[in-house]
Amino acid sequence: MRMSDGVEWALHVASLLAVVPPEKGMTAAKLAEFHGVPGAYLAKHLQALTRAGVFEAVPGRGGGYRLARPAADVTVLEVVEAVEGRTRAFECSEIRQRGPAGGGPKSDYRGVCGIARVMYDAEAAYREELRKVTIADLLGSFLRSASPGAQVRAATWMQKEMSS
Amino acid sequence: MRMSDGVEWALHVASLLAVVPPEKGMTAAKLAEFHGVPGAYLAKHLQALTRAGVFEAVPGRGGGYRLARPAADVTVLEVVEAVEGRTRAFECSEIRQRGPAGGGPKSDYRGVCGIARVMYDAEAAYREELRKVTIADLLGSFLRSASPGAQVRAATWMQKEMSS
DNA sequence: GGATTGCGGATGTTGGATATCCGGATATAG
DNA sequence: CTATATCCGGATATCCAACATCCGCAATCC
Repeated sequence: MRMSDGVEWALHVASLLAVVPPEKGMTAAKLAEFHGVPGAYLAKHLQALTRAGVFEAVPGRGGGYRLARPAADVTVLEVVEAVEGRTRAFECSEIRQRGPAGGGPKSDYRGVCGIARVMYDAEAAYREELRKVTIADLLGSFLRSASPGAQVRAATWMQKEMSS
Repeated sequence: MRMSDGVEWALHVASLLAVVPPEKGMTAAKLAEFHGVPGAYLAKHLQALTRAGVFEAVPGRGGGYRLARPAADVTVLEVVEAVEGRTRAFECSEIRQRGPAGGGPKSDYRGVCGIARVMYDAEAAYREELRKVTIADLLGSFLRSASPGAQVRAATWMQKEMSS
């Protein structure tokens, strides 16, 4: 069970956009360059995040991407679901209806299978954890824990690349 | 992010083994037939569960699989991890060290990335939920919620197939 | 010794994730 | 109005892990 790399990219991008002046935004190419990831593929995820209402895209010259809402109002869960989709990791295939002991009338299997119930509950707990954290929290964590050197390098790059 | 079907199979198998007399066990072929799943592939998962100490395998004529411990002492988490492995769904690729703002001295990136921290915590919550539930609980859930018809069909099949 | 069963390696198959490209639409600058 | 920069979405190619099967070997019981 492996999560798409796009989730990691998207969370880093969202954290970065939280410190970009909203009226300027940042192009997909710049975002990819800053994080050292393939631009063409990152663009796909950015489009998905835009469709999900997490980012806003500004077309045309001088355009780019920006957060659709204040960073404190965007949860990590939203970003994860926008990239990964909202399908469940565990999918019940109704094994209980198969085999020699299955095959009874449909009414025999009305409620959710007990095994599926447990797995669904665990996934709900997972999502609940991600719902508690916002992009603003991620940014705060970075500002608190990142070394001064790294913060200066990031600020310098943005100064230089976003002057126009 | 999709979980292997083997997890669902394994949980159903474990629940079934919880009601099989331990001194008899059940062969891989019978377990596959009962659940209507491909036998050769189920066998692979059974072997993994045996290596993980969840099941016990009895070779030779009259052999088969049985629970290695009482059903109340086996957690759902153990079964899931035996089949899925213990790798994390989210793997941090240290994006923060890439790109123009990365590349500083290694000491700049000592602690865990804040984004990875959040994802790891969510996975911990997920596993914690699965650790709370035992195979005995799954069996209890089945006995409480399954229709009488389905329970009779299962008992009848086992009576017939395990007479030897 | 023969039959049954689990064990594990080798192998083939398939589906999804990864990655790229290109034509079209849109908005801004001059 | 034209040129440029940018996002959008479909089509495509590639790659890898999950899925699935098979076969020879080892262990056990009758």
